[in-house]
Amino acid sequence: MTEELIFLRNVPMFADLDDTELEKVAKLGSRKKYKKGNIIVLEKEMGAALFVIVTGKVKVVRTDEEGREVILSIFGSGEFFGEMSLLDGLARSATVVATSKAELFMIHRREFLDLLAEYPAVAISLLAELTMRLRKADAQIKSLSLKDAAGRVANVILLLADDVGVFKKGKVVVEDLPLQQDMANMAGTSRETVSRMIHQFMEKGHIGVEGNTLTINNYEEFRKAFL
Amino acid sequence: MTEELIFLRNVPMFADLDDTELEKVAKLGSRKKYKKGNIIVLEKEMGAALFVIVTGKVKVVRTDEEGREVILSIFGSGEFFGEMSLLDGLARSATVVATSKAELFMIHRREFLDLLAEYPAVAISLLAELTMRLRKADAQIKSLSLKDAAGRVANVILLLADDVGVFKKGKVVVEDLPLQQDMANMAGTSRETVSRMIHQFMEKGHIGVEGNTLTINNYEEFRKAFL
DNA sequence: TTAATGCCTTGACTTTCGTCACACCTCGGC
DNA sequence: GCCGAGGTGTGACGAAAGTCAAGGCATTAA
Repeated sequence: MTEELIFLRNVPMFADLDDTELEKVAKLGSRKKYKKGNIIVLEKEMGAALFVIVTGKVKVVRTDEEGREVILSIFGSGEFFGEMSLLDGLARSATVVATSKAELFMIHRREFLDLLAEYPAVAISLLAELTMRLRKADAQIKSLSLKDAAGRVANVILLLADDVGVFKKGKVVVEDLPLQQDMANMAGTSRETVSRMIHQFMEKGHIGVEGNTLTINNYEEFRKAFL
Repeated sequence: MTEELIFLRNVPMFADLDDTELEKVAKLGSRKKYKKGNIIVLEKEMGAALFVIVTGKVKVVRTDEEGREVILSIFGSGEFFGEMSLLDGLARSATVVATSKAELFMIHRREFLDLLAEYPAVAISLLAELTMRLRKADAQIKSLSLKDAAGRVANVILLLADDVGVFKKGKVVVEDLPLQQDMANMAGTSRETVSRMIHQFMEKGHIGVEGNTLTINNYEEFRKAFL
């Protein structure tokens, strides 16, 4: 149980709770493990739980009739998902898939809503997080509407940099680069175009790629060139 | 003051407050008038207020360096905007312009945050509203990523129908159709393409247009054909 | 009334990018 | 070590849609 406490303490959403309160939260939820590729949440189903990622990564996707998919977000440890259905009672609007082995902490609907009512600080964190997601979504809409393929791929690379990149005097190193197909689904373009754009960026000296590690040589310059 | 009460009572965000509480809210805010085309909020500025629309319409836009714009949302009476900057303290992420004469009720940052802390019901409404906006944004991202021009324009028409359309046995009438340029900025396409698509939909018998009133002949069929 | 402005329509041309096809490379399992 | 699967690189081609250009219609301004 003390292990759960340490985990919960580092989840931004619960940052304002003290240990006694966190103990209560720990008791409300339970853990579940998923293998790479497992579906955690299925679109159109009714939502019954909020998920907080303990370890691993997940992608949130929407799929059309022909099976093409868009990746709406990628979440890693400490982040949560599944709150929307709980908040408005509507069906899940997207599917969530584990992109690596993952362990999740889940809280059921009823308990989560009680939590919100009991601890306004949690509601406020939640508001802040939703706001941030909305900002990201708006930026994404802008990119998809106004940028060409190069700009959209650059945008994805910069998002990855902001999210998981290691900054080091102007350079940014992104390890564990997603598959090109996934980057394409984030950028709203095709796999081939992602490949071509990445090579184009390399030729121009903006980035370097070794294995699945990508380095942006000059973050500011790259950003300015494409955003 | 009683007039303000009647207005506030019909704002969904304050639906759970009783009259005494609404009186307090009324005292916290003030009204301001804007002419068509006036800028209400400017991107990059710091946000100092939340706006609730009393009468009129506004569009929320983001613009790129070359002056091309994306319309992120269109809001009408009873709806609010400007909350994001207040919640996370970051600069405004979009510009808001009056698309008609408009009167707004505004509450300053401090007062609004106090309101949230004092009335959790308001925070909950706000969570529900942000959730809905996030769902819409996700749907928009899906449409921009996966649909061709026809599908994206159809999507905009359906959004307008859901928003301001009058349903009548299968048909939906949308009056006060936005300019084609604005529809293009919502659909992430060009003005000319919007024109062409609308004519294409008319030829196929999906819709009819007279002046700036558009009629969808069979809502379900139209939706099925393009979404 | 005429001029001017703003919005929509339509055609022609051009560019971008998605699709298809296929080669190549790496890695894990047998 | 070999095979197969999954992932990536690259050329050729065509379709979709952006851009440019010109004209029309309607409302407002002079």
